[in-house]
Amino acid sequence: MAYRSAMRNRVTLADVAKAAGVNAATVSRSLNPATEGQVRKETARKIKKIAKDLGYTPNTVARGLRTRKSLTIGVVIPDLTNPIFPPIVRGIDSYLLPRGYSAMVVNTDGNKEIEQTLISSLMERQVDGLIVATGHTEGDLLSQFHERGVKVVMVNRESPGIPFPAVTSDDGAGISAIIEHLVELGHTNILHLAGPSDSSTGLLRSKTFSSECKKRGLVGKVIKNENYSIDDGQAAIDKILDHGARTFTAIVAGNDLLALGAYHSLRTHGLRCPDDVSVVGFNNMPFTADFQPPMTTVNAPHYDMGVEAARLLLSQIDGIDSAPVKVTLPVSLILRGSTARAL
Amino acid sequence: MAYRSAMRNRVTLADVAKAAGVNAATVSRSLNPATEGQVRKETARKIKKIAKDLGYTPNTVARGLRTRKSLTIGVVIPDLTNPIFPPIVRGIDSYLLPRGYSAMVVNTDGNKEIEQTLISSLMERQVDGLIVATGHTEGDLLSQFHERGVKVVMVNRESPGIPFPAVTSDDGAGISAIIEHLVELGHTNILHLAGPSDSSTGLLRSKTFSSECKKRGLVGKVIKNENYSIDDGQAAIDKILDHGARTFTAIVAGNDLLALGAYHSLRTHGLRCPDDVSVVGFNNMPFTADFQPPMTTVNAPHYDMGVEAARLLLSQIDGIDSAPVKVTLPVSLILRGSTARAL
DNA sequence: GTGAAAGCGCTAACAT
DNA sequence: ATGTTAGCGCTTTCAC
Repeated sequence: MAYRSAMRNRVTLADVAKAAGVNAATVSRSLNPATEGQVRKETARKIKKIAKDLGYTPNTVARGLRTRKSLTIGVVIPDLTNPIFPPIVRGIDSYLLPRGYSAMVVNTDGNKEIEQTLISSLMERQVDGLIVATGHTEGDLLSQFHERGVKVVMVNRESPGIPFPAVTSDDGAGISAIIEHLVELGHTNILHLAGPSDSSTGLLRSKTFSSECKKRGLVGKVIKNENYSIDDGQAAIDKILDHGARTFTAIVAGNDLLALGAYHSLRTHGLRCPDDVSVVGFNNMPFTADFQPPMTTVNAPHYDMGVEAARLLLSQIDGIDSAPVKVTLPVSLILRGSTARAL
Repeated sequence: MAYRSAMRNRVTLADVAKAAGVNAATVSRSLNPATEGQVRKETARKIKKIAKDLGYTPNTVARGLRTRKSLTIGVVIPDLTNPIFPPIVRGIDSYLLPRGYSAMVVNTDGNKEIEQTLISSLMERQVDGLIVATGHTEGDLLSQFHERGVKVVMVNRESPGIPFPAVTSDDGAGISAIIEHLVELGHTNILHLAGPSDSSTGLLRSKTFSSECKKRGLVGKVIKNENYSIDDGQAAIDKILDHGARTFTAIVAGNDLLALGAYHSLRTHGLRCPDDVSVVGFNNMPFTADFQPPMTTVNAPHYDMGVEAARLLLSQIDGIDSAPVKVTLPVSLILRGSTARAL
C-alpha cells in the first residue's frame, strides 16, 4: 500500500484531459451538454468514460467564477420554524433543483440588521437572485440590488418601494370570505387581531377587514400586533379580557399563530371557543386541523407560491420576463370547528 | 446622463488597489482581519476607506477557489415540513453564521436516489462539510466522503456504517420514561407504533421498547411503519381497529407524527383518547400542546442538537477534534393530556 | 473538431 | 511593510 494523501483527491478537468490525451477545453466541451455538439462523437464518448472512471466531479465554484453565475438563489425568510415557510421553501426547491439551481435559505427573525447582514453575505456568495419573504426590507437595500441588476422576487409579501415581481395569496378575498361567513353566523361585533402593519399582508388584511365591516355596518375593532406570533396574539386578547370589557363575539386573526394565541387567552379566561367566541385564522398552516377546536382558517397555497416565485425569478434571470409581474394565487375558506353561531 | 452598463458594476480588489495606488495583495491583506497586522496601520485605514467608498464587496466564490474552502456546509434532511427539522436547522445556523459559514439545506424525502443526487450537487459546490439527518445514507456514499476527507456529522440519526460523529437525543431514556409512566397508570398491554427500522432512531426506540416490556413483564407488541408520518400511523392503527381485535390500552408512538395518526384513527373508530386508549408521542414538536388532547410526549432538544452538530463539524474541519465523538443530549417526559389510567 | 492562451477575483509564496 | 508572481478549476475566444 503506497502513501496517499488523506485529503481530497480532487480529479480536475486537466487530469481527465491528460488521461484522455486531449486538451482541457475539449473535455469541458464534451462534458457540457450545451457544447457537446462541437466535439466529435467518438471523442466525447471516450472522454466521458474516462471522466467517469477517474471519478471526476465538476467544480461548480470554479465554473461560477468563470461564467459569473453561481446557480445559487438566496431565499430570505423571517423564521423557518413558522410553519408557513417550509412549504414555500420546498416549493421553491422543487422548481429550482431540476434546473440546476440550489437555494440558500436565511432567517432574519424580522430583524432589519440581521437581514442586512445576511443579504450581504448572500451577495458575497454571488447568488444569481433573491426570493424575499420579509416585509421589513426597505428601500435602501432593495434599491441597491435594483441598480446592480440583481434579480429579486417577493413572495408572500410585497415590496414596499421598488416594484419587484411578487407572488401573494389573495388576502383581500380571504378576509371577505371570513367576514361573510361570520355575518351568516350572526356576528355583528368582530375583533381583528391584526398582523404587523409594516408587512404588506398585515396591512392589506386589516384594511380589507375595516372596509368590509364598514360596508356591512358591523362593529369592527382592530388591534395591532408587533409580530405574527402566538405570544402576541395571546397578550393582545389577555389585555382586553383582563379589563373585563368584551363586546365582540368573534375574532379574525391576521394569521393562524395569532389565532392560536387567542385560543390560549380565551381558555385561561374561562371562555370557550367557539361557544362563547368564534376565532378564525389565516394561512391554514399544518396542524391547524388538529388544534382544539379544529381551526377555521383561510387556505393559502404556500407551496405553489414558492414554485411560482422561483419560476418568476428564473425567467427574470434568463431575461425572458422583464415586466414586474404580480401574481395573486386564490385562497379558500376552510370551515372547521372554531366558528359557531353568535349567541 | 452617460451610458452605463445596467449589469452589476462589481468592484474588485484590483479596482480598490488601483484607486489606492497599492497592490491588490495589500488590499487583500488589509481587508482580512487575520492578515491585517501585516499592513501599516495608516495604509490599512486608507484602503478600508476607499474600499467602502467604492462599495467593494468581496467575492466569496473567488476566495473559495483559491483557499479551497467554501465556508459552506451542506445540511441533508428528509423533509423541512416535518416540524422537528426547522429547529435543528436554526440551531445549526446559529452556530455557523457567526463563524462565517453558511448552510445549504436539501430535502431528500427519504428517497435514496434523490439523496445521492443532492449530496453530489453539494459536493460539486465544494461544501466544507456535511450535517446529515437522514438514516438512509448507506455505506457506499458515506465511505466516499470518508476517503475524500470530507467531514460529516450525523444529527438525530446515527450512521449505519462508518463511525461519524453523531448528535442524538437519549431515546432509550425517553422510551424508558414513557413505559414507566404508563406502568404507573396501570397499563400492561402496550402497542408500539415503531418508526422505520432503517433509521437508527426507529430501531433504538423499538429495541428499548421491547426490552423494557420484557423486563417489566408487559405485553408489548411492535408495529413497524415505513415512514415517520401521520398517514402511516393512522393506517397502522386503522388496520388493527378494523379487525376489531384491540387488546392494548396504550400506544407508544415512534414520533409525534405517528402519534397524531393514531389520534385520527382512534377518533374515526369512535375511541377516545385518553379515556379508552392512552397515546404517547416522541419529540415534543411544535404545537403538540395544542392538539386535542394535548399530547404527552418526550422532549428532544432539537435546536441544541443542531448547535452541537455544527460545533462538532467545525471542530472537525478545523482539525481540533479527530475522534468520532458521540454526543447524546438528555430528554424529558412531558406529561399532558393524552395519557390516563388504564381502565 | 481541437488546441493554445487568457482570465474570472482572489490569496499565498516568495521577493524586496 | 509592500510588490510580484503564480495559480485555484473552469470556460471561452481565437487560432489552426
